[in-house]
Amino acid sequence: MDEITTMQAEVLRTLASPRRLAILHSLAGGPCGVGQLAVAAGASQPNVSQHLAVLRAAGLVEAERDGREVRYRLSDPDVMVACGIMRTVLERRLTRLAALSNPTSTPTPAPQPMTELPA
Amino acid sequence: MDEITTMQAEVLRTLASPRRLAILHSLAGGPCGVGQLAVAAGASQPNVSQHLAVLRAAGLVEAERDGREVRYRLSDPDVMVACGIMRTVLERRLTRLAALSNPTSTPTPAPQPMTELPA
DNA sequence: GGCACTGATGCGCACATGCGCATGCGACCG
DNA sequence: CGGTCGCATGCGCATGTGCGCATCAGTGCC
Repeated sequence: MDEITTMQAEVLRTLASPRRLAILHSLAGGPCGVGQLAVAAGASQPNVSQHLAVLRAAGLVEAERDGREVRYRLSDPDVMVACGIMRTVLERRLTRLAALSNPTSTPTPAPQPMTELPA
Repeated sequence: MDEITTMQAEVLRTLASPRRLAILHSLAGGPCGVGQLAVAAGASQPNVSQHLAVLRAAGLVEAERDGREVRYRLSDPDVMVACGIMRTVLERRLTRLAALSNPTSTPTPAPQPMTELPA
């Protein structure tokens, strides 16, 4: 059982929440304050704040005061790349299931698996 | 809150376990029986069996009887690609932390971020 | 058929997690 | 300096999870 494996599990556990994924997805569109994130995620402000604390503890986001707001931003976009790959896998799985239940409609809808990752 | 986001969170939650990651890592080296996986993961057989059930429920592995053994295999290698990216991110983070605490030793050890994903 | 082996399942406990809710803390404004 | 806004924190509850342990189920061998 590797040391990195433990860290990886911790990061994955941090990511394993629809709310946190939504927050990160919003954050992928640029830095943002807590209130807007709460609106975008459809959750209460304290809830989002707690999730952000968790994400921050895991090193996935970073915070910085800007006036009376606190602007959060992704600390490592490559994590979102990995999430994108998983998303692609899931979409492919859904497509395959749909094709199994209804073979006439979607033969090969060209998934476009986003091959490159940024520097 | 997307539908895929929920599925993604579920998959991530399934991955968010050092034991399961170790099992998947072993499985990445080829199909395997439960006993060997248990030895490789350093866990008991019932424990590994339960984890395999969880992984199977999440669609990450598939099982097939072969004689009196049950051979498990990865059902989608791309998931491991995503895990590899996260691993790379974590290694880079560790490297950066090490460089911060001891700048003389590891300047730029060429991380090799595995840019392509298989078809 | 009996037996050994491989894997799966049920059970119970300790523990962590997510959420709502109320509240505390810091920063701008008038 | 009081008010208000933006965010963080503490608390309590319900829920989920991982693990060990014992046990059950399927398969092949003699």
